[in-house]
Amino acid sequence: MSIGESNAGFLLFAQFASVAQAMGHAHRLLLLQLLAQGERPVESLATASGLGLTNVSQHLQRLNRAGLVTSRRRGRQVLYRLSDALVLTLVETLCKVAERRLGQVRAILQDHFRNLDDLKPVSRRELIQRLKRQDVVVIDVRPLEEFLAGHLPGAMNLPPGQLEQRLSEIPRDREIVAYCRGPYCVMSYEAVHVLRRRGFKALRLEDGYPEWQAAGLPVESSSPNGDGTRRLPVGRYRPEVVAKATSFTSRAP
Amino acid sequence: MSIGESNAGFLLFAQFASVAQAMGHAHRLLLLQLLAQGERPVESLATASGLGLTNVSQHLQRLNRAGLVTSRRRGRQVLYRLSDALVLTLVETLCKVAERRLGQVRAILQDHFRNLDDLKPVSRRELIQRLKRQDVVVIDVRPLEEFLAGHLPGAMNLPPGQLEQRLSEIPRDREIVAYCRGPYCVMSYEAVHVLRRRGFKALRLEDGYPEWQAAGLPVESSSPNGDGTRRLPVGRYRPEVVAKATSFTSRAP
DNA sequence: ACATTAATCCATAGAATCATTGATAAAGCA
DNA sequence: TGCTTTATCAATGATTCTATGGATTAATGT
Repeated sequence: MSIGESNAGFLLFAQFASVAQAMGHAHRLLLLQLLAQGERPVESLATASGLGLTNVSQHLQRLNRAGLVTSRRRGRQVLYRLSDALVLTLVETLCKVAERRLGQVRAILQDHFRNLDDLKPVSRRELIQRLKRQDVVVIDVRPLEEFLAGHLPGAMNLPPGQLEQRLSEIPRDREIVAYCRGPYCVMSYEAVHVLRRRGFKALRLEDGYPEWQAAGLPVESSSPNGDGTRRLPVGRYRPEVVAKATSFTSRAP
Repeated sequence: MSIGESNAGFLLFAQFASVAQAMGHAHRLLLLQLLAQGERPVESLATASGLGLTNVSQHLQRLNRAGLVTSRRRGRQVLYRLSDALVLTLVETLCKVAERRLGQVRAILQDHFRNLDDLKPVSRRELIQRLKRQDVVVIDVRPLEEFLAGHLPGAMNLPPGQLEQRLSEIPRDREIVAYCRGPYCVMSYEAVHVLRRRGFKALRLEDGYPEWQAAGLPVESSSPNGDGTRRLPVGRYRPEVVAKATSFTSRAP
């Protein structure tokens, strides 16, 4: 009732707003997307995003102040990562709202994504079934560094630049399932498009690695954890829980 | 693969960022909170928020461009409302992240909320059970206008300013459950605090009206829909679905 | 101690955002 | 047609945000 504390609400909202503001920049969303693939040092993020080192550092600090990421030192580099699995959910919801309500977004998705692959993607649940039957080959089309930080069990890494040269390594008698950074990443769309033209039976996985991991499904890490790489805290693997995440991602320049 | 379309991702992220930016201002979050209570004309929002009319109009248009709200004309006034139930989820998640990751937020909640009522709130599911047994009295402590736009079935409206004068209307032999705009709104905390000091058995409902409605639970509207008031599109009432929404809100100045 | 690498700090110019004021448009009423 | 109510449009300074380049700090190795 007292007037004196009636601005507590305003202070709260100002804090909430600061979190939203931190997400309110294309470059910072791009960084969040990259961090959703795994923990990374600043310079790596700079090259992957095509932005200047100083610039990236500033953006990361802004994300840090907003509580969206955390950092730790390893030797002389500083490793950043998402602070919480809920951050992924937040960005997913943001993208979903934009996709539902902004015609511009739907137009871009139509032009640059659907045209490359208008088939229904494979669900996580279905992929798990097929993996048990050894029915499919899973390819991870993200850059090597992200693959090493963590990937689907048994997946082979075929980054965009190498796909065309390494077609011979891909078996022709089995179906291919490709995945990348998430539903707003073009890399898996492009890979599927290329593979289909070459006569492969290729499909996309719904969403990407971050959503798979966030659903608590099993992942493999090439760096045998000697470097102490940290993952997001998520629940353990329960096959019946093919959670209902939806997330985001797009190709780095 | 082509370089030409590699900026599709940037365009997408720029769109996503514009939605986040729209949420990146305390006043706009306040407006979203007010709109979560129901459809309202601009001037009403201006007085309820304590902001200037022109200012509010500008903010609403920004929210509109970002796809978070929609507007329609009724006579000479323009009614705004949330564009989608998912917008509520988005803001809820935003607040949740802030609450988890920002110490400042936890401190404010501790100082201004928990101190007024440290008891566990009543869950929606439990309230439904008790309503069937006519076991409790539900009071809605929001301003009259918001109450009229929609409220819990059988709730009585007791806005903050009138609570102290109308204590005699409240039965002393039954437990009181108070609710307001949401989990970040102090009004129900304050009401419960006042009532307890007067010897009532009072409890808070978890969250507030928007979350109740978003969960698909039954609501009552005092304006018998003659004005064509529109609500968010939500599922129909299923008692077993006491959904897991979590939302936001705080007291207007 | 010195040099090297990795990241942050600092200063600055250019751009965007915010609140306010006054003017304009749209709908209803006399 | 005037007149009122309601909201948007347009223009203005004050503030904040963004990207860049140079200086500084921290950790490592010689």
